[in-house]
Amino acid sequence: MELEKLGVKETVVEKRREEKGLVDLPNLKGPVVMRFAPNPSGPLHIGHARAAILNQEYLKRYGGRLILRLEDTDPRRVDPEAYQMIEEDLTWLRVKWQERVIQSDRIPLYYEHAEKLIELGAAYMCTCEGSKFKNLKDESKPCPCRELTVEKNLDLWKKMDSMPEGGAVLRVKTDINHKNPAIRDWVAMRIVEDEHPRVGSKYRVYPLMNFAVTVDDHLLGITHVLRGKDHLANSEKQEYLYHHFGWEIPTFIHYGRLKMEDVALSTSKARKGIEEGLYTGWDDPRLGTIRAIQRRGIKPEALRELMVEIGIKMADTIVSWKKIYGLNRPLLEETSNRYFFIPNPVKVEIEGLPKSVEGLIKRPLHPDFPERGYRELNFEGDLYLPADDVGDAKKTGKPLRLIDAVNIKFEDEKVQYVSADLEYARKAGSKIVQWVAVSSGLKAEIVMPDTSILEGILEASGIALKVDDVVQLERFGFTRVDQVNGDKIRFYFAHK
RNA sequence: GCUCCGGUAGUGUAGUCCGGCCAAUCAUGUCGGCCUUUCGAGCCGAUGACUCGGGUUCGAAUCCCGGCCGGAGCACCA
Repeated sequence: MELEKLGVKETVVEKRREEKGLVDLPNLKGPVVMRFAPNPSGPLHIGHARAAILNQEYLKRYGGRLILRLEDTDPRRVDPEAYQMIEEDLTWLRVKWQERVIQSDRIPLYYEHAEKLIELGAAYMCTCEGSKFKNLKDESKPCPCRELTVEKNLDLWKKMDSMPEGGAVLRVKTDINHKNPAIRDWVAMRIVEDEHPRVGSKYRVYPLMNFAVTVDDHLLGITHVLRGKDHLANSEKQEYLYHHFGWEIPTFIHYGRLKMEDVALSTSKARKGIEEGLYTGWDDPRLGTIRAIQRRGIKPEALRELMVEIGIKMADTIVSWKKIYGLNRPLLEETSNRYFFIPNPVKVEIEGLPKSVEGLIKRPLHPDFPERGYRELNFEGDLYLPADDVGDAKKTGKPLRLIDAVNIKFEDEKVQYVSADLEYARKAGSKIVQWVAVSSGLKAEIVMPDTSILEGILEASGIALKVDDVVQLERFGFTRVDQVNGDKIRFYFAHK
């Protein structure tokens, strides 16, 4: 210790470079089979993206199959458009699945297993009122139906289809003394009279999530289940069913809740907001949907990196937009060509501008990749400049440097040409600002993340832009082209 | 209220299972400098954390107990 203080400096020990990324899955025995199982009640949001991406990342590592399973066993919570939207969102996320199953196609399968379960004496038809059962259950008391014979249960089961909604449910026997009341004798099947958007009124008896999920996970040979920790109790419920059937239990992995700063993630809240006109649609930039994020110019790779970094730990996570921007910026930086955009434009007329400096000025589409070519800007005495920069110049009295052009100054309500010399501007500590000629600018507007709209003028060469291009408006930020209407362009702001 | 889960810098993460190599990793953010005719990129630097209190131990981010804080579930939604 004393010797160390004498300054015997060790050469830097080479740090072990641990494999950065996801922790290994437990219980691996060869290839894995996983599933992504959303409820088709709307498009995917960032929370879904986590499950989808992590599943896919693990498959990439271990090999195996990903099954997309649409969980539409509640006719009341199905949006017929969601089936399509979910696939679109997954495709955008670059998540591929090898097989797709839709639970409403598999109802007879659930019936078969329900019947088998009754025969095993592991489930019973319960005709108690919900509130009555809850009271009994909360006191660890069985309801009378629990004692029914297999024959009687089978008989009621056969009749269930003709009973009124709420008339009976099929319950899975668990442990009536389980310390968590939620686990006690949960419901496997119920009656729903509503028409199902996909299968119509073909069925009146529908499985509940825990039952359908367990049957499917087994039948589909799922080895590892990734789910949020809000399903912790469900996993425990499902284990009873695995035991009843004598099935092997897949490995359940629960991850923590994911929240986005300033975003309400819930599909139902978003839907309500859309219906009330609060949001413009599923891709409203204030929402946490995949399509909203996409519209804001965020790349799927950024989300992928985010999800891999967050991983599968059980602690909750709050993701900030800055975090996403930080991951997205390097992705956009290389691919985004540069353009001049004047937010809140102020028209100025430069006096004393020599004819010799007017004309076309070439500026690279990307400063680091000159081979990509150049855009041409028409420079003249009548210009649009950003209001902020003009105001600043007037306040400080410092000259302004117009990028790749000239120096000007503001004096007594007039704008004077000073020089073309860059060194002059450097010495004067001038701001170096973008500009667009009055005679050639395009109208543009930028939709900000809070949906406010910023009007401005874009340089003429922006006419070549197409929807979905992401560009950097110099000194302003990265934006995605959302609409091109004639000579007016609408952008969505991504980030600085 | 009951049951369960979690708590490392502003944020996200590594380390926690098998205590010492952790005066704690990496990234991002923030701030400063250099560079650049973008406020982008790049380069350099700085800042900043083990929720608290006990206990076990020669030694605790790591094990045990309790508090505090946060989250989830709790009738036929997924």
